[in-house]
Amino acid sequence: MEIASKYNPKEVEDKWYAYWLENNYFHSEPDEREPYSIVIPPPNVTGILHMGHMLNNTIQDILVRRARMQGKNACWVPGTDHASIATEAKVVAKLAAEGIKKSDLTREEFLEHAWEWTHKHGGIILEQLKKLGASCDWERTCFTMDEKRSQSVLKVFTDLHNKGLIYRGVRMVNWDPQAQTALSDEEVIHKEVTGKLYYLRYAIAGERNKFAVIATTRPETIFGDTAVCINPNDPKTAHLKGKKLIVPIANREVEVIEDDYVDVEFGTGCLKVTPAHDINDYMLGDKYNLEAIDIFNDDGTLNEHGLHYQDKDRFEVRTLIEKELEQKGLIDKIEPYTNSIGFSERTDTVIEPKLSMQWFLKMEKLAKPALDAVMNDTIQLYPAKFKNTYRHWMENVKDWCVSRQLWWGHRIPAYYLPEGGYVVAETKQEALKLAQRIDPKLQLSDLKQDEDCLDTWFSSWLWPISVFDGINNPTNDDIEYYYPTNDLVTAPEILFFWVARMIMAGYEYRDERCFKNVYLTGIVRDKLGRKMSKSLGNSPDPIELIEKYGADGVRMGMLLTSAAGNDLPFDEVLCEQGRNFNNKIWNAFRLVKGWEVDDIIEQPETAQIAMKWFDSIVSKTIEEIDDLFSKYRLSEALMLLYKLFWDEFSSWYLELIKPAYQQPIDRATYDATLSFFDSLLRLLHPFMPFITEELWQAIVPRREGESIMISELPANDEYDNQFLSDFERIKQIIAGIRTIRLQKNIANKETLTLEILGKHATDFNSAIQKMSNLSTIKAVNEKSDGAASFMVGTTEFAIPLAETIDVEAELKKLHAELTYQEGFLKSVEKKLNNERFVQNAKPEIVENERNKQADAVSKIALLKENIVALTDK
RNA sequence: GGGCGUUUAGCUCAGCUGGUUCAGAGCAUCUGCCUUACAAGCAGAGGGUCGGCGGUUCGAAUCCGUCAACGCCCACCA
Repeated sequence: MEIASKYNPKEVEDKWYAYWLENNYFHSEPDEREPYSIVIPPPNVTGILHMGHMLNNTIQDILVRRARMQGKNACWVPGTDHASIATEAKVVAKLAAEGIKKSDLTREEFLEHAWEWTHKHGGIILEQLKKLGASCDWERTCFTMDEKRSQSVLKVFTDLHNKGLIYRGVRMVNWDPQAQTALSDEEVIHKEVTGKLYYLRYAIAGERNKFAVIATTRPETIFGDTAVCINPNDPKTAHLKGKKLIVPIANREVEVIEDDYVDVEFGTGCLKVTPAHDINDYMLGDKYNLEAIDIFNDDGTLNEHGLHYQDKDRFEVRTLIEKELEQKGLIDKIEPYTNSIGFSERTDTVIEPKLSMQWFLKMEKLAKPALDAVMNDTIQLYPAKFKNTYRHWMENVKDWCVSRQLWWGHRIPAYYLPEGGYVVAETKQEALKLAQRIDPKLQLSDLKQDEDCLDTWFSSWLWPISVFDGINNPTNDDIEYYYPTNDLVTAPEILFFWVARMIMAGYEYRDERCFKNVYLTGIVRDKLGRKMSKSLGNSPDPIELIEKYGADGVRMGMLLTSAAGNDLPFDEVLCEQGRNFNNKIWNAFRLVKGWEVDDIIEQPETAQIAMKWFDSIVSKTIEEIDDLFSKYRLSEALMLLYKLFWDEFSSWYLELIKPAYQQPIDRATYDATLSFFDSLLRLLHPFMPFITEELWQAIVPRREGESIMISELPANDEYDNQFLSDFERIKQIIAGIRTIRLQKNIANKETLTLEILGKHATDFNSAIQKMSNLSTIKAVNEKSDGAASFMVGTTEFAIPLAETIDVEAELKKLHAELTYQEGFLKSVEKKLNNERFVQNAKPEIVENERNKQADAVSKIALLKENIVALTDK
């Protein structure tokens, strides 16, 4: 049968994925085997696959497939995240396009639209993961807003509340006056804006025509001033201590307070304090118990505190008030000033800091065990450099604001009572019971549930537990078996948002780490080093790449340059390299399958050597790969396999055993080769699942239901290191002969003679002979006239040539080599003549220098002989 | 501004506690090959004063100091 000379991934990938699914190989149930579990970092339910996912999930799949082949009971739990902010924004935008305003809908109506959207766009990403070969246990697919996960969230919120860790508090939020919603810090874009710095005159109470000058960029906020702050150590403003100032226009008296927060160098050293409209001022207000006067309506116009500016927009007021102040002589000066201002990502309007009541989770107690676990390596981060960042964050952890002013998400299970106060419970019925303890007359209809939702991370921080239903049902078989999970693969950007909080939840709810190892991937960047993003349009579509290069090719491309924690400068060339490797494997298969086997013929010596050598090098490589995996250096492990297959197997082993054209191969060699091929495919399978399955199925007949993905990963064996290094010498000899062929323009078909000078004959003559097409190899005392020579170690090899050699060129070469060796010897001797070196260095190092010296001396002698011999001609 | 990290071949990166194999790998480049597995290939070759300066040491890519460039996270001065 004719096999195509190029591997065609399209023909095989869907077939094998379906086969794996049919045989239920991805599914895991607890049993007596050692468990190995990974929970997927849940992608946004309505998202589509991007390069970051591609990288992240490829790594997870490699780890899972490898664990499975090591005989562990591997379980990779997939799922999606409701991503409240992003999804709600998309739904709002979609409705807006249809002319529907969110504010015109009831909560229930809006949620209907949101669910509709979720069902329509949801789960696409999971289908895409299948294209890349992800061996997830699809029967276990979870969603952060499905019933069990939602219940877990409410249960945990209630529990934390009962433990006294949840509280309500005022916080400054980013208010978007156009969208009339609060935004997360991530949705605020800071831009440098050139504005004005106004120096305003505040009259000193009780003192005629005396003013304190205060610099501000926002004169319209003076209506919210409730104090003026100076630095207690500033002589410039010392005269204001204990005084009262009069806010211009508003004509209110405010106190002068003292705090070293004020920068003496900036402006005049006087700071107007507007607790309701500036985050720093808010903190001052908090510290000194100042009143917070909110002067804005939700749409950014001034309210009644703005006096005659009521109902005018904040920017309009800024212009108007400048004029009024000017007229009243209350402006000292105005300077141009550039500062950073937050804009809404969605509406591009200037963010207004706004005070609002939010829910908080106390972090101090939760953070403690989570910090310790990482610092003492109970949980290991790869690369470890993130430990520092982690510690820094955890030691300065702030309480977590868990509420969001959104509808799409888990609604906060807090119920307000008519007479004030609230109760927290998992259900409204439970809440009523609690409420009735306060007031027995209360009815269900008296309870008003909080309008806000919980932060998305408040559900994902439970993920490693909740996917096994360990919150609702803490002693079920799944959670007991799969928890703690083994590895977590995610991006460093969410180390705090997600990873740290999962660790906290793990200790709080299981009293145990939630995973053992955290592999932090890099950010996928384009060739110019820019982060790949939709807005830049510089991100290739992973699915298109898979179409072009095959899933295995793209997986390999992703992995080739992705050391843990390092950014990944992505280039399609890498996928090409991956595809080429697939093709190489494919063609090696074609070669082997094309051989005819003869049971009678004996195994040639070359093949015996090749087998022994390859067996050793496979074992050695496996040992190295195991070590690399233990350090999560996956890309290096893949590179090792790449070289093992391409260089060692294809270029050396197969060439060594390859029978002459149209000649059969002996049984022993053939069987050994198939067995090697089988091992190589299994070693490669975690990295490139499809092609390895395709070839593994074809290399020998398989029974129905067999699969490489559940076969055993080859383990390392004893190997003969001496044999390996001897063989490396042989490779050098062969390379030496090949170089001479190239330099002297001798065709490969022309047979040559090899002369070995001195007694150093080799046990591998047959291999050398075959690989470099020699007729004879002989040990000689003196090489033939006009032979081209080369050295391997301290042995000289020569190839007698028919034509006369270029004496001059040869001499030049020898002299160059001599110069190098003499220089080398000199540097070695310099060390050896240094008494302090001989005294201080470790004995084996000194010994080694002596060996180098001896080697160099003998090489120099040989080179000189050769030079003399040539010169005589 | 605070913290962390990076700088080794044209590109992307390895080089663990200083000393064999220390200057490496893959890709790219160059040269010669359409040699019946593979031109998405084969064989060979070239290429770096390890960011700069200073120090410790018998010895530094490796340890220390300093400067420079770049990157990330956090806080972002009215």
